[in-house]
Amino acid sequence: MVAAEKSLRNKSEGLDAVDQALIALLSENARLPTAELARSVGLSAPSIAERLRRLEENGVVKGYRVEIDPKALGYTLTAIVRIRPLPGQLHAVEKLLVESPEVVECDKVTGEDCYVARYLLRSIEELDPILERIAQRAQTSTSIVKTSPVKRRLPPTG
Amino acid sequence: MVAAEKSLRNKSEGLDAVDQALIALLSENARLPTAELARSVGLSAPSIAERLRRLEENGVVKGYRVEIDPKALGYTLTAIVRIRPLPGQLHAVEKLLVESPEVVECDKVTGEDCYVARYLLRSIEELDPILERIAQRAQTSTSIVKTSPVKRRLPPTG
DNA sequence: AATGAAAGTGTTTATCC
DNA sequence: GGATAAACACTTTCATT
Repeated sequence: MVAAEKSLRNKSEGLDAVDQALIALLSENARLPTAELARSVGLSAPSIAERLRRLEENGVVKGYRVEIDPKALGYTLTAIVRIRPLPGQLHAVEKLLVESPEVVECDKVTGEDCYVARYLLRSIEELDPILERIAQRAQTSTSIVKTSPVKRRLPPTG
Repeated sequence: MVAAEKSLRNKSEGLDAVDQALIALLSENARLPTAELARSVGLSAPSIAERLRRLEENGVVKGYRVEIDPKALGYTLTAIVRIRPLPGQLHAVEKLLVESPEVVECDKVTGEDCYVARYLLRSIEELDPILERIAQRAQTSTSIVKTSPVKRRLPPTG
């Protein structure tokens, strides 16, 4: 069975209660030992190791990431910039976004604004030079993040 | 020394090369054993354990998360919705967003659009009922994500 | 799919530099 | 901050159900 079919099977059947519990636990702390996960859900360590292996193989689990606090690195400001490239500038704009390390996320979307980019900045003074640079190739519309009522969270696993 | 001062000290001094390497490794695979991290950077396991403990205590490392592929759970579509609450509806709108499990991220921003929310959907048919619900309390502007030229990545740690 | 047991690793703590 | 060593804990493999 190829990966696509396995993934499809998961979509229709969904995850069982144990897999959902494992994902919930790993979403809190992805470094929890398999042995501790096993105790939490009442199964043996080898069976949990095998379940994790399958979740990874299926593509449900894409990996395990460290979460860094941007503030602790001096990035005190987040900006969401909508970007509408000028005629003929689409590829140059995308290249600029991809190559800017302060862009931590960028989606290409439908509608008049072609890109939505999330910037991390150390101060408000950094914003203007960044926008000036883009202005050569695109129109922009910038919003500063004041708070985040919903921080990155998982979609329902059920 | 309180946490805020420690964090401040980090901001000015930055992270040393070993801490940067550890973060880079854990960003690829947050479940790597301390012993393997130690071998990668050429230090002993206890010294790496101590460094991780300090990075966590400083607030640089906020935690370790499992990354789930929404597609594998049937969420085939991502929408970015900008939301401008009607007069007097701000709190009700925010409550609606926070309590909607399909909203996986939401920022409150400056400008005319008060909120920017990221929705995961199983199909395009799910979009209209969601927007109809919000329409009672806010004006919305919706973009469908076609591709993501920059997937979530860390800011520069240097 | 899951288990228990055993062998191989990894983690933690204490002590020293 | 970092190293080593010993005690303890975890992971992996395999035979079994």
